[in-house]
Amino acid sequence: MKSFIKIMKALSDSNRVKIVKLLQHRTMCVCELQAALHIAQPTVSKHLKILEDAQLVCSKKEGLWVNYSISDGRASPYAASLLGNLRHWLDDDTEIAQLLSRISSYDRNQICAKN
Amino acid sequence: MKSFIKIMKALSDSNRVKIVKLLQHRTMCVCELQAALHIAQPTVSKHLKILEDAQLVCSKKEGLWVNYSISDGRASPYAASLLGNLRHWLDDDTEIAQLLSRISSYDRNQICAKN
DNA sequence: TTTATATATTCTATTTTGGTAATATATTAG
DNA sequence: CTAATATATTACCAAAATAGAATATATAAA
Repeated sequence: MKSFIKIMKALSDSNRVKIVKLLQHRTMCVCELQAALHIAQPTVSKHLKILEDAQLVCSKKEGLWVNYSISDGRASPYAASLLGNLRHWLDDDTEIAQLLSRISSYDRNQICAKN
Repeated sequence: MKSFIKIMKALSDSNRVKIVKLLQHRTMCVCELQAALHIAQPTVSKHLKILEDAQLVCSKKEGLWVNYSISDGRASPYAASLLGNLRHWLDDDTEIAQLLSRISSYDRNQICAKN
């Protein structure tokens, strides 16, 4: 029950759902997600921690960046099922559609200080 | 997005998940759910309102009682899908299994003042 | 080593949530 | 009508969640 509730809570916040939908299109780093969502960097990190604790997302440090991606659902059948549904759910939502249409503009090379 | 979040929030509380699992076995009234969950009557009513607002549950007043049941998923594909999954999800959870095994003892005729 | 930078953590303010007691409402019985 | 009763609503509190500013950490570059 606890892991189920953790997953449902993780997907009960619109910013976290947006993060999942974005990551289902490609791996992204914190600053890219921050640019997409227009929220403060620590807020993004906190949301990512909640999603990672729920096994919906996983991270891999690469140099100065941390790349976040959707977890393969092997850890939890609940996570796997919901992630599967979210691959198409909400695609017709105005906000989501706009976010996804602009995904190529959330580019670490344009956003972050270096490069 | 709003209706999706509402459904996820509704299923982010263990007492509400228990209510759903119980109602998937049979229609129940407030006092029966109260007996099953060991929480105060207004708390049960509040949880039921949240579930009903999310279109996961529906109610029908019959005399002094209000009978709650699982909604046919026609109103929301998100609700329909999650309710479908919950028909088998969590069946091996200790608490849920115990609740369901005792479902016949949550009987309004034994619990409520009259009859 | 020193500086710059991407991310995480801590601290704090605000809002939301889950719970109950007290009360209101609605229906039935007498 | 009045009394009893199942449920809903209100008022309130404590705990949890969300957000961001300030700060710490870790890695890369010079």
